[in-house]
Amino acid sequence: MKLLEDIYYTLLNEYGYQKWWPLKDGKEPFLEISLGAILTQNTSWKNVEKALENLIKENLISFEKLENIPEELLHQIIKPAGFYKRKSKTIKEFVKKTKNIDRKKIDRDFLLSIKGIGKETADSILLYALEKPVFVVDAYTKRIFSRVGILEKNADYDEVQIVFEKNLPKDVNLFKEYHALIVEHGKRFCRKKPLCENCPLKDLCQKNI
DNA sequence: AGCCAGGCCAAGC
DNA sequence: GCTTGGCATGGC
Repeated sequence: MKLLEDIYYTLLNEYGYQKWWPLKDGKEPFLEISLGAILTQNTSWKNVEKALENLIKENLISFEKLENIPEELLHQIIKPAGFYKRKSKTIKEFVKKTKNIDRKKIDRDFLLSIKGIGKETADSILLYALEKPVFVVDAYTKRIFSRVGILEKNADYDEVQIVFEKNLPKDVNLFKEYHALIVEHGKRFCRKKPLCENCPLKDLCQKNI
C-alpha cells in the first residue's frame, strides 16, 4: 500500500526526524530505553523526563541498583511519571527478569510475561531498545489511520500491526521514525478534536472530519 | 478547571 | 469474550 509510505514522507517532510529515544545517561542504553517505555505508559513524555532525570541523578540506571533499591524509595523517585506504584513493581520485575538473560532470547512473549508490560510497551522495547523490526501501535495510530480511512475504527492491536508490517519495508529505522512521527502528528493535528484545517495530511485523508 | 498524556490489568457484565 | 474503572502526576 503506497498510501502508508506517502503519509510517512509527508509527516517526515513536515516534522523532520524526531530522534527518539534521546539517551540522557547512555551507560545502559537497553535499560534506559526500557525504563522510558515503561514510564511513559499513558503519561506525557515531559513527566517521564523528570522521573528519568531523578533516576540518573541517583545513578539508578543500573540493573543491580534497581534490583536492590527499596520499592518505597523507587516510588518517590519516579513519582512525577504517575502510576508510580504499579510502574515501580513493573520495573522491579523487569530488572529481575532481564538482568542475567541473553538479550537474544528476549522476545514479545517474554516481555508480555512481565506484569505491567503490555503489547505497546513490549513492542517499543523490541523496536527501540533491541532494534527489532516491530511496528509499534498506539492510540494515535488507531485514531489517525481510522480517520484517514485505512483502518476500522475499533481495529485490534495485532491487526493494525500486521497492516503496517505487511505494507512497509521491514526497516528498523523506518519503523522507529514512523511511530515517532505518528505521535507528533497526533499531538499537533489529529487530536480528539482534530484540527483538519491546516492538517498536512488533508489531501490524503478520506474523512476530512 | 477540566481534560489529557507515547497503557495495563482486573473486575464486571 | 468485550467493556469499564482504577491507577497519579503535571501541563495546557
